[in-house]
Amino acid sequence: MGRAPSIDDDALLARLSEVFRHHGYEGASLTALSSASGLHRASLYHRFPSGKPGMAVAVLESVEAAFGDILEPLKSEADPAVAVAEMARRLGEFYADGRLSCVLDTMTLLGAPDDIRARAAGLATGWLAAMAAVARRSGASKAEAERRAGDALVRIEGSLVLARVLDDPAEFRLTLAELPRALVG
Amino acid sequence: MGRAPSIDDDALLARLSEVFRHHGYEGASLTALSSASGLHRASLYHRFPSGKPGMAVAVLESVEAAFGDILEPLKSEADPAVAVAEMARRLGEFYADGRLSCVLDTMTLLGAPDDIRARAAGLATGWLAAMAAVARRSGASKAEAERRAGDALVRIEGSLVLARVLDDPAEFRLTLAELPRALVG
DNA sequence: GTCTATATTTGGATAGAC
DNA sequence: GTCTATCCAAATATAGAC
Repeated sequence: MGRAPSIDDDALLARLSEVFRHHGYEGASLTALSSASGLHRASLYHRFPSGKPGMAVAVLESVEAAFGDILEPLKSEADPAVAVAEMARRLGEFYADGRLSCVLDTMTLLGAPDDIRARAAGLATGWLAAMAAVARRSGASKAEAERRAGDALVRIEGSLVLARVLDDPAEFRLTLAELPRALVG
Repeated sequence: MGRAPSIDDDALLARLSEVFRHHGYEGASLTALSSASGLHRASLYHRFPSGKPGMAVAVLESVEAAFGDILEPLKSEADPAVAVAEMARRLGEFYADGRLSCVLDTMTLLGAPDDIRARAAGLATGWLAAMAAVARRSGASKAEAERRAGDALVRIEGSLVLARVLDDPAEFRLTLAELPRALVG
C-alpha cells in the first residue's frame, strides 16, 4: 500500500472549497489552493489529475453530498416546521454563519467551465424541489409550494451576498430564523 | 485638440462593466476587457493609467451614477408606491431583465481590491437608506422601514443569483413586480 | 504521496511608432 | 488615441527525484 496522504480527502476538499467559495472559479488560483491545502501544486495535480477543473468538480460533488445531509430533515422529520428549522440550523453551519459564500453564487460566474455551471444549476433545482416538497406537505398547493421554495432560495442567496458585501451576518441570520415561517408557515 | 476616441467614455464603461459583472474582478482579464471594448490593451492603459484597478473603480463610479438615476424617483415622486414601481422598472433595465449580474455580488469576492469592496459596501448602504426612506414615507416605523429595505435588497440580489444559476429571469421579474408591496405595501 | 525543478501559457503592464 | 512589440510576473501544468 502507498504512503498515507498528509491531508485526508474530506479535509482537503473542505480547504479547496473555501477558496472556490471565496474567490470564485477564475479567482481560485493554484497558488491559493495550494497554500490553503498545505499541498504543493504538483501534489494537487497528483490528487486531481485533471487539474483545477477536476478540483472544482470534486468541490461541487462534496457540496452535493453536504446538501444531502442538510436537506435530509425535510424528508425524515414528520413536522414540516421542525424539519425546516433543522435545515436552517444546518445551513447556518454550512455557511459558517454567513462568512462563507455559496458555490451557487461564486462558481457560476462566466469563465467557470460549463459542466460546473450545469452541476450548480442541478444543485439549485434539487434544493428547490426539496423545499417545495416540504411546503406541499405543510398544506400548500403545488403552485404556492413552488413559489415559497423560490422565495426561500432567493432570500438565502441574497442574504449571503449582503453578508459578504456589508461584512455583517445580520440579514443571513434573519433569513434563517424566518425560514420556517416563509416555507411552511 | 487630440484625436477623437474610437469609443466614447460612456460606451467604454458600459462594455467594461459587463465584463466585470459577468466575470468578477479577478476573472475580468485584460484580454476579455480588451475584446469587449474593441480597444487593445495599451489603449486601455492610455484611458486608465492605473490599469485594471482603475478600470474597476471607474466601473463602480459609473454604477454609482446609474443608481443616482435609478433611485431618483424615490425622492421626487410623491406617491411611495408609484416611486417604488418606477425604481423597479429602472432596475429591470439596469440588470437587463436579469441577464446582467450585480457588481455588489460579483465585484466583492475575495481578491478584489479593498477600495472596490469598500465602495461596493457604500453603494449597498446608500441603496438601503434610500429604500428605507421611502418605506418610512409610506408610514412604516424606522425599524420596520429598515427591515423592509433589507428584505428588498436581499430579494433583488438573491433573485439575480438565481437568474444566473438557472439561466431564467422568472424569480427576478417576480421580485421586481412585488417590490412595491414588499417595500411600501 | 509529496517534493523540487521546470516548461508553457496567460495576465498585467510599458515603450515608442503612427 | 490607438496601435505593434515587448517585458515581467503569475498561473497552469508536467517530469522526475525521494
